[in-house]
Amino acid sequence: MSDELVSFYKALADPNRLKIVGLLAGHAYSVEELAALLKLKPSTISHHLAKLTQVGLVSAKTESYYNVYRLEEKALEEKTRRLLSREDFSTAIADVDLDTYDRKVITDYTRKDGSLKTIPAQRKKLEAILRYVVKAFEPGKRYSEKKVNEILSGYHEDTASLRRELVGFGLMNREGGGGDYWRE
Amino acid sequence: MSDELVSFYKALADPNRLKIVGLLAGHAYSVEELAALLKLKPSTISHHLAKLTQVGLVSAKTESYYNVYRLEEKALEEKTRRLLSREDFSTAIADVDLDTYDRKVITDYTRKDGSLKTIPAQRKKLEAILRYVVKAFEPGKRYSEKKVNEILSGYHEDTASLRRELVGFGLMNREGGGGDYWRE
DNA sequence: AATCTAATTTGATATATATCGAATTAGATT
DNA sequence: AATCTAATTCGATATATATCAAATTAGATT
Repeated sequence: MSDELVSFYKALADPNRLKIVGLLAGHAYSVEELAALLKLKPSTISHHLAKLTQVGLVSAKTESYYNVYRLEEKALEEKTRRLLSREDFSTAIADVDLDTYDRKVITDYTRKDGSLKTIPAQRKKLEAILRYVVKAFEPGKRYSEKKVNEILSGYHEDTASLRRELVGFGLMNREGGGGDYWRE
Repeated sequence: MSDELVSFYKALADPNRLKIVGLLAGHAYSVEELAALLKLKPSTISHHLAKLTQVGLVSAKTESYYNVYRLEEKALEEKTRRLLSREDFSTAIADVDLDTYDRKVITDYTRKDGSLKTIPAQRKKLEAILRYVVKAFEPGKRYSEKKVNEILSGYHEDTASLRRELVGFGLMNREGGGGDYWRE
């Protein structure tokens, strides 16, 4: 859930809430005092304090008539420390499918039978297509050039280009002159 | 200006922008790739990248057809470090007038001539009024009880209460039994 | 020069939210 | 118990902004 992380930043993404945090860093204040200091209505201050409370940045203590809020120093420190270590950003991409780009390119360039409509001219797209084509070869196994061409012909008639690019991008290897090909 | 600080948090206060930062922490991506990964339109990605660029979190480099964005590691680190040290929060309250609360209470409780309509019953308000009244005394100078009453009578007829509260809150001092009063 | 392609900008729209005033609630004081 | 006070909640409104589609721009390739 990166929701928690987003909420944390949202809580601080408002000038008046930043001022509240800054004031509470000095000492505790009641809602009424904060309202006077920031020239806002108590209901608005309540709204802001609710958001800050939600992410654990402040907490309230009832004191006679007043609700006195104070800064949760340790929570603030722990959050900023995690920010610094950057571990939070990795959790943010937990649900991102990293193969989406390749898949989109493959959809654009292949027919229902899996063969290529054309060979992409652009580097990034060509790379995505080659990563797709190379899966037809078994890792570690050695193939003769003739066998390579036979397999590639299932994708596109220009087998020479495909073969050359596969080697050029390091997806396939070739031994010496005229030797076998293999995928690592 | 806390505007810069607010912008920084706003830049991170969106789930998709957090994902972009997380992805760029891995390696650089083009707008098109990010659009495919996050399943958003390129124009939306541009919008987000503009915000991130504005606060210096990412930067772009044109590469053939593509605009490749990368994370500005040092900027991120410097910002989070300042955040941790908390110096930014003090700057956020630079333009907050810390006496606003007292002034509000004073306006509510005084007449045009500066005298008190009533003596506040609530602690916080009483304190604000006493801070106001005590200014009538010169710091360091010693006053007899009679002189103190004379000065306080300009504020309220119940000079005994005012005198007692001033001492109670530590705003005035009294020496021994029946001695002089002074403000530090 | 002419043409492509990705990126950006612009305009429109829908959602989120900061603010206030009014009504309500929770607690304390009398 | 009755009353008072600060805080919160609710309803309404105005502003901000995330998103997309369409138009434009900037660069590279031919």
